[in-house]
Amino acid sequence: MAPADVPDIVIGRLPIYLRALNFLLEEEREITASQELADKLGISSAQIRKDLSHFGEFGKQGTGYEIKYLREQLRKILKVDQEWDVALVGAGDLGHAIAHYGNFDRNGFHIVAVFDRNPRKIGAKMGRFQILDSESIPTVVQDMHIKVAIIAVPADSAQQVADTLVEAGIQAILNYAPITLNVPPKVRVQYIDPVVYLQRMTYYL
Amino acid sequence: MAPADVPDIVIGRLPIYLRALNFLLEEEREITASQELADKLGISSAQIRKDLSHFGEFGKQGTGYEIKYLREQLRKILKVDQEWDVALVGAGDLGHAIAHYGNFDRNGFHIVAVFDRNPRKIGAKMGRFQILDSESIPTVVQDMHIKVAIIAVPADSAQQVADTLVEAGIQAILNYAPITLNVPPKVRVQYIDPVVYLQRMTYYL
DNA sequence: TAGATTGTTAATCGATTAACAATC
DNA sequence: TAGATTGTTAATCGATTAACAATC
Repeated sequence: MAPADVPDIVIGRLPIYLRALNFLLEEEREITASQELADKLGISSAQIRKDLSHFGEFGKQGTGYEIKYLREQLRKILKVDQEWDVALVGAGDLGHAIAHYGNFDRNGFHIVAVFDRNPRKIGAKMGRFQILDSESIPTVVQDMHIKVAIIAVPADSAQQVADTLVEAGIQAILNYAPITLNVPPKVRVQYIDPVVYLQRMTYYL
Repeated sequence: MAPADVPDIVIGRLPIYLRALNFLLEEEREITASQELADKLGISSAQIRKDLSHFGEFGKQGTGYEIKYLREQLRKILKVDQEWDVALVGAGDLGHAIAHYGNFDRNGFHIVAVFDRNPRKIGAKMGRFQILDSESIPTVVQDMHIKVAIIAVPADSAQQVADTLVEAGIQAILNYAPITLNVPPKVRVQYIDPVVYLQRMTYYL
């Protein structure tokens, strides 16, 4: 189910395929084809078939893919057929938006703890969460066996927060701070810096 | 200054280099080397030199790169040595966080108009912005000659918003809605779907 | 059966890296 | 000069695509 040698770039596309399948399912579609997904996603149909072939044979010649079945397979491959507890560090505007973003829960990612180091915020409520002291990250993360964290603190404290999280056992970090983090190779990091995305477009204008 | 044939993937890395240079400048450093940037960014030094060589010769053998100079060159290449007006569509939690995110202004991206279609929000204040009716997107975008937009609406209205924006002359879209947009080839789109980023990491856990 | 679409092979295309002459 | 680092070439590596036999 999880061959060790699947390229990173292939894994990166699977969530996009999954998202498209969810969309088709909502439209109560039952069958799709690599060409249809290709048209929708702006990816070649050959690439979609090749990507999927790393994990098995999910389609039927002459017919295509049963959407429900392929979706379940992708969810298993990506390990999102289970629920994940998530720690959120940073209770500013950004942390607030993240904590209220319904798509996390809807996709099995449950924020279970929100941390901040500002004494004025610690103990206060943010939506349904009581904000915890960042000092308690190690104990809370360890006790709850949390493996996934989101960093939503300013750039100048992000590396320090990352160090604490890694030390506490976090293995995947979604980093909203505009800085490249230094972490051990076993820890995965994904970056969301909207300024970087805008700068990738202005070049072409 | 802008050779037509520079690979997309190279352009994608330039903002990361720029971010690292800004960071070094704040530490009052004056000179850096491809190897130092490589260590900081987890990219090979050869790749950094090769990427830069698409645009000119910015370093000195034996010495490295003058940080201020290289930074200015990258800003020119990416066209972020100028100010950009940005339209924001969607005044929910996410739109709120985006409108208040200081890094946009700090990097020359100025949100100048915020739109929503909810009658309860239209006319209300969100921070320093008065929320405008989405119906007015065409006129406002055209009158202000806005070229860059951010979509922060739910998935089910994102495509429609994108169509309106493109029609109004928008050429670059930063899309926070969890859906692949269908736009003409001349329009650039960048995607930020945090769920996708989380799903790219759980595979490895 | 005829038509359609998969899974897979082999070829092509493109990106990364190693290495080093040039040169500061 | 000796040491260091760039810019660039050529080789390597890896990803994408075209094409088609297999098969539903």
